Amino acid sequence: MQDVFSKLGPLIVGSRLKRMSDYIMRAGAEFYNSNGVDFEPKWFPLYYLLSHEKELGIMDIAQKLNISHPAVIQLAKELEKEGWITSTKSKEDARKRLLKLSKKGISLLPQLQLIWDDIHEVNRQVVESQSTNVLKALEEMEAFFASKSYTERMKEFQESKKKEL
Amino acid sequence: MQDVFSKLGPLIVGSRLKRMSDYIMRAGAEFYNSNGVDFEPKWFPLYYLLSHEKELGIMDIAQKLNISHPAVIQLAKELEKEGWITSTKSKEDARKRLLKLSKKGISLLPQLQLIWDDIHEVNRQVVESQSTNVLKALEEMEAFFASKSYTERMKEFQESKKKEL
DNA sequence: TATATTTGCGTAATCAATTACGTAACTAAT
DNA sequence: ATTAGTTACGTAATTGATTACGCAAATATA
Repeated sequence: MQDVFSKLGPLIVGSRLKRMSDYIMRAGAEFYNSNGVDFEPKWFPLYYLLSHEKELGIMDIAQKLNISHPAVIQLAKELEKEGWITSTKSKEDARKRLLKLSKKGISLLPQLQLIWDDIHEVNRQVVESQSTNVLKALEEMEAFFASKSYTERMKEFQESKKKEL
Repeated sequence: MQDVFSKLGPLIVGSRLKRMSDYIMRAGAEFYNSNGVDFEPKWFPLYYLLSHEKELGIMDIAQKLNISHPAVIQLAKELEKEGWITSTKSKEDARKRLLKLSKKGISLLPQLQLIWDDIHEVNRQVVESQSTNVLKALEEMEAFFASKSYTERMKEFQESKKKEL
């Protein structure tokens, strides 16, 4: 079964991880809800970041979370609509729009903290139960292709086959 | 860093794996192309399956590939448009539409085989270089939540905290 | 100082997959 | 033989992310 990836390619991996991610998101949403909090799991990374960093521009956030800047804009739009964050134009740099938690957003923190503890515990259980860790695998893959691209590696292998003839 | 998953949640993992998957897809597309073959990486699982199984219904395929049936329909539409597969109504069951490789599709096989060898080799290199394997990690996670759901685990932890008071 | 380049942001279009829903055909039960 | 339930498929809408593009502001260069 080790071979499934190399046989079936990344399509399967991609769609399966998406489903796993959706599953956890749904469960998370349900959990926030049953605890009476209006919060969505996908908001967590941005919210959590802002709870630590007072205020940040869109691009800074995108970089820190390693997602595209339109993704940040989208999440910010939702969080702002719910009133958890606010945005202000930067005084130093008129191009920048700074995001930070609103008062309402800050007042939510303690409740979220309790919920995060539970989520964190379950996530800890997963990681502990795993002999392999998804994120570590990903990081290794990224490093692997950073050092030499997929395309290069394929070409090299093709060349080496030609030489053997 | 082991903690990134449990801290940041699956959002990050999901989007990063998607990007990795996209990266490999793009490289694959390029490679098919530079070898003069009109074939897309995302077609591989369906095409490969059909190359082994003569003919299959939509739902059978969805199940075997572990993707949704609309996804199969979409891929089939594309492959049919390119002429690599054909579809026929089943005689035994009028609800079923059976997919199979066309003659043109079969004649493509040898060329693809060569390309797959190269791709396979690079994939093998990745897997070998990894101390952890993405797919294995995924399978473990699926098993973990199959035995007891995320929601259940969270509730249990909550309960156990209450008792401690 | 004027011009060229880079940076930050926003919108639009696209992508690959999903869920939801409807219809037709088959199967089982009375 | 009807009726109820299930299965197979197709279409539409949604999701969550991306890339592409354009504008405005800041920075660097001549």
